[in-house]
Amino acid sequence: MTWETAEPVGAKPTLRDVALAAGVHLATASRALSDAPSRPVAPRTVALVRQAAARLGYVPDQVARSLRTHRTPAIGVLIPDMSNPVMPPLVRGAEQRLAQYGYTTLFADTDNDPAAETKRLTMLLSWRVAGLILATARRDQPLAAELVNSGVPVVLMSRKLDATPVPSVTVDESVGIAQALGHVLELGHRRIAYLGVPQWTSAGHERLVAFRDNIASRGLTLPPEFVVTCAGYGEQDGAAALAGLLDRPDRPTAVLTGNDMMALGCYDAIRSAGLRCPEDVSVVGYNDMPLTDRVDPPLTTVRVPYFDVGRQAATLLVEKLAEANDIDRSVRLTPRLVVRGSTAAARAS
Amino acid sequence: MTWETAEPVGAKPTLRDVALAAGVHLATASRALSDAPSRPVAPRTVALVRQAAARLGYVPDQVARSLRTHRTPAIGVLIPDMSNPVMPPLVRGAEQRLAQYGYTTLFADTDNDPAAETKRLTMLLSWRVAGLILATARRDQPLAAELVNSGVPVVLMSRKLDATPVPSVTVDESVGIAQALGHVLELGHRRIAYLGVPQWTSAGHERLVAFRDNIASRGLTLPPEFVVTCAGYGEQDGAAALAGLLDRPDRPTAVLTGNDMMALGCYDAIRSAGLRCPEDVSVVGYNDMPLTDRVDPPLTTVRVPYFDVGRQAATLLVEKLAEANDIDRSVRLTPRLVVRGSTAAARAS
DNA sequence: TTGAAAGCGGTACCAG
DNA sequence: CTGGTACCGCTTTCAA
Repeated sequence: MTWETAEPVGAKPTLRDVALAAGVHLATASRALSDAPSRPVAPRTVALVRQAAARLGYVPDQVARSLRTHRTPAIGVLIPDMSNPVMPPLVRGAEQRLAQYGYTTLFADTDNDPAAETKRLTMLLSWRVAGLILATARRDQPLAAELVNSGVPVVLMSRKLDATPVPSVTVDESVGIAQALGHVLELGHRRIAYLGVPQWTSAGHERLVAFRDNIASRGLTLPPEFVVTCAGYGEQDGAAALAGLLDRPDRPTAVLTGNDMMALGCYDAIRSAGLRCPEDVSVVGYNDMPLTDRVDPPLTTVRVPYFDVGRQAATLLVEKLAEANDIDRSVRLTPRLVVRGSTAAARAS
Repeated sequence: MTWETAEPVGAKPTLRDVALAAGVHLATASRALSDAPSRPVAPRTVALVRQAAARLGYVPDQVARSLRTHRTPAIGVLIPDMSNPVMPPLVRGAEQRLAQYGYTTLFADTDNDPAAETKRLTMLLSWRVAGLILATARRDQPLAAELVNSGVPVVLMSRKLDATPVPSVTVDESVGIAQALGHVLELGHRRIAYLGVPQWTSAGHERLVAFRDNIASRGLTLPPEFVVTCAGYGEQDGAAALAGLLDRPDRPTAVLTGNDMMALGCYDAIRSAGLRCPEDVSVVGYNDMPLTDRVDPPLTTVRVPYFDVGRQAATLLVEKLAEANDIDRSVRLTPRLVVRGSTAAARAS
């Protein structure tokens, strides 16, 4: 490929130029360049045109093509915040699969701001994207549902809605929680706390609910204060929440958290209380973000296959687009507990 | 905003619909909706049209608009690998600024594969993007230079070319290295090793060169083996490189690395050699990626303002686009050493 | 198998 | 200030 045309800067060769150079009609050139096998074009003509196109460095104008065909090979991807460590693999997985199918990814980071989200969405829609992948959906957000009603194919990535069934690729949080809980129970812990992330996302909510259900179904009981919903996603939120619990005489000997950052906050709270992890308090994180194996102590956590979630989300959308029918399938992947050094057997109490 | 039109799914209202609804001519509707202040339109007409547009949920078709105006408010952003921890802030910064100026970000992750890069690039070019931000440039890569010649405005993000001066936003690596080196020298270290990342990127290269220059300009000498270029960017690469050095009787007492992952690899090598960090060997990383403050020991490293680099890259490109002239300005930001626990005073030797 | 021509949804120029 | 109209680059139907 070469962009070193001798023509004036910015003057990209058009199909007309190619046709002229090949000595054929515009329409013929179009057909010759088309991949559709049903086009009746003489092989010699095809060769001629293709050659001319290559020589001129012709790149078809997707804008013109889209206008004419009403089909735009572009997918909008909405991300709440790229600095959240679970997002990069999600985006990477989605973009890779989309590109593989010839789609361009229109990327937008909403910075967790609903107003920004609306603006970005309008922008994407103005491009007449073929579909949308949303990693921004909140449980109660009507936005995604509205989009679906408007006819734009939408797939939710790593999130779901409470009320409306929108195709999604998520993770079976109950499996992750069951494994995490099973692990600390096996280690002999009985006073177990759960520090949930904020509950606007389905993932965070499902984790907390799964914890409650698991506790109940195993016939265990816990002080109600042991299940807490934090105000934010950060280390401080986890630290603050756990600090309140460590003061109690019946303090928890193990704590499960809704994400890894909060788990690291627990490390701080434990240290501040003059205790140690895992000797005094075991900690289990969630997500298995990078470097959790390097912190001190290495974090036991639930590994979530985010790259696959992204890839599957793209796959699902591409399928919907291709089959043109309303397959409202959803996909659910399975997380897996990774045991490291932040959990240990409960002391004889 | 609402997408709940009563019309058949997929039938987005067009400007003609708006004009009809407002009882004005198509061209008038266009003018009324235009932001250009020079348009002579009666205020009442504007109100009428805007109202009709809102009622119908009209979103202008960017594709049609672009075709007509030859101006596409879209910028392609090429990333080598989103799972590299320096990339998310870069992308986030760029996208935020671009959106602020009304540009849509066309995102592509090339997976560090030149073939994929070419394909993705063609895809972006077919969209007639107004400009390109490349975080993929290698020092010798003619690709970026070709692009510039072809007339597409290009800005390099966090990278530069050896031969061709392309506008870029980078970091003054010599400052980072000088600070890191100054720090360990002050701590009394004299046998200092440098483990460089692969040298295809300007950043990695400049760091290594800066180290050599700094050593020389301070009148120090080092065994030539103390400056090594690793084969990859990973922990293993750093570990392997340092392991070879720790065997020597004159083993280094401090090591600077080209990135944080390699620094963590050094931790492993030091441990394997039966030594300790920082007591026996001090380690300085580069980038200050997330959680480096949480590893054991907390990593002393050079903090690079990647979010700003991304934002400035977008700013630079937007300026080029607006001023329409060939400002070939480049921007250079300054990194800053963050001292943590992986460096300590050299022992009396 | 190829040429001719319509038209996608806007913008911008020109006339009124 | 508003209406009429050419046209951006390409695909596609219809004739030749």
